[in-house]
Amino acid sequence: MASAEMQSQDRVASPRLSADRVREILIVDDHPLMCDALALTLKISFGLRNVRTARSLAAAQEQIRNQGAPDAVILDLNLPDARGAEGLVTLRRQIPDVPITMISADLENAMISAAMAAGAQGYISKSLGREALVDSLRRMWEGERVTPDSYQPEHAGEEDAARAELARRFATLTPQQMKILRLICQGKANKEISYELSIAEATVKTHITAIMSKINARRRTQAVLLANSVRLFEPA
Amino acid sequence: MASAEMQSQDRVASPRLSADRVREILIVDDHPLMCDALALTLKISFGLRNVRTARSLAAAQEQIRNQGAPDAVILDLNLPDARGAEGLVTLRRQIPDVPITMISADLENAMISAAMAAGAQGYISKSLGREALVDSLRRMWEGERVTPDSYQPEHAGEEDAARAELARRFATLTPQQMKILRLICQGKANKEISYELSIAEATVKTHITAIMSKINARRRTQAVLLANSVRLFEPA
DNA sequence: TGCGGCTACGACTTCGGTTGTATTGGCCGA
DNA sequence: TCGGCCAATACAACCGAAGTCGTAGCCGCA
Repeated sequence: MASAEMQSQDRVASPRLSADRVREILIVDDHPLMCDALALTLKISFGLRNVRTARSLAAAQEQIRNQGAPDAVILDLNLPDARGAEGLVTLRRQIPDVPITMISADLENAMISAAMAAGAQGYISKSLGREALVDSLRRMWEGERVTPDSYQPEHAGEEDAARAELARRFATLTPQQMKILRLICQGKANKEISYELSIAEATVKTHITAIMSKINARRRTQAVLLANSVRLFEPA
Repeated sequence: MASAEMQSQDRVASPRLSADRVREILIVDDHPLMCDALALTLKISFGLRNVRTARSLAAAQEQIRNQGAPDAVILDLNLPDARGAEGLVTLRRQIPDVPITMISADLENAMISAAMAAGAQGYISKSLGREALVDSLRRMWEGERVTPDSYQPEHAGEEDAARAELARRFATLTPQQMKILRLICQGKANKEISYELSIAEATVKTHITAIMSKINARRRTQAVLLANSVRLFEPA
């Protein structure tokens, strides 16, 4: 676990933003414990007195209507009433000028780029330590767009693309090959498969070789894992 | 959001257990903020002085070796070095008589039943409020097995009994066997495994034979499927 | 008629799994 | 404290299963 787990993205000139001007913040998270922990950390580290919290997107919106806009928002990515980037988009419509930091346990590349594309000021992991967290927030409130170290913007969607490519490869399997793969994914041996399909074991092996070459696997266990990764055959 | 989100499962007679006897607990979670929040809550609500924390399964194990066993454990389901039920199984080997509470944001039915089958004292959601959390823990420490309201063990008929039995079998795996099984479930060949663990391929094979005899599998692909069926190792 | 994809088979090589055995370290009772 | 014992780990030799390669029949189509 590194101490400063954040990388600088780009330092935009944002005259309106400054960590000093952040006096009141709003935390939107449905985990009460996490809310408390965040609030406490912020109070101590930034000397903030006004830390507001909300348990849902709807509650946050109403609170902003009633009590006015905060100087910054920390928004959980997985709220009961707004999973994903939806909550971010909604909130930004209401308070376009307030920096919104996304927070989540999820470090998937696709998720981060979606959030950043939707206008988040930054994205921090729930597994960050106190110091790194505080540092990241400070930088965000000074106008920097901050993403986790692990985030590779250029590879965004790459794993998704790989998944799609994999699915395409599975689509090239012939009917017989598909039958055989299904049986493989049930843990059957070649001999059993040959019996069920009434063909020679040698033939089964040939098909398996073809299958594995198509989906780029070397061992049959890998074939099983790949098939499961695209949910080729759903549970028995 | 209900206030008391827990349901009673069954009140087992457990003379050794009593909430009063819980004086020292260990929290295993890789989210520092969550750790703090939990620790603080417990200190306040139970008047506990000794709340130990660990950031990973390995750290927890070492701490237990060095400082002895705590009276109770709260274990995150998604640790960097042990996703899924694996961590629970491993810890229970080390401290079989200490009640272990699983905690996770994930409320999937299958996940919960996997954890309970693997011998957890209870399962609580990270989105629980303080009161409900404290109440649930107290009941667990008195011997009750507590699961979230949303959990429906109903389709936990025979199929779940089989699952529980399976989980118990996985729990008998030795550390080395567990390592090897994890690598098998990543699609690795025996030779690769032997290299990674710096042992002879022959040894790997011996362990595999032992593993398969314990979980009642004949082929390694079946071992992978069985491990996945109890969510022993969660996806990377 | 010839070409390419699907299916089928056998011979050969490599890998996976079984069995038998040795070594170590912890635990328990004499 | 010392054997004795068991569990865990380690290795090699053997054999059956898995996977590779070369080949062939059978379509449908140009």
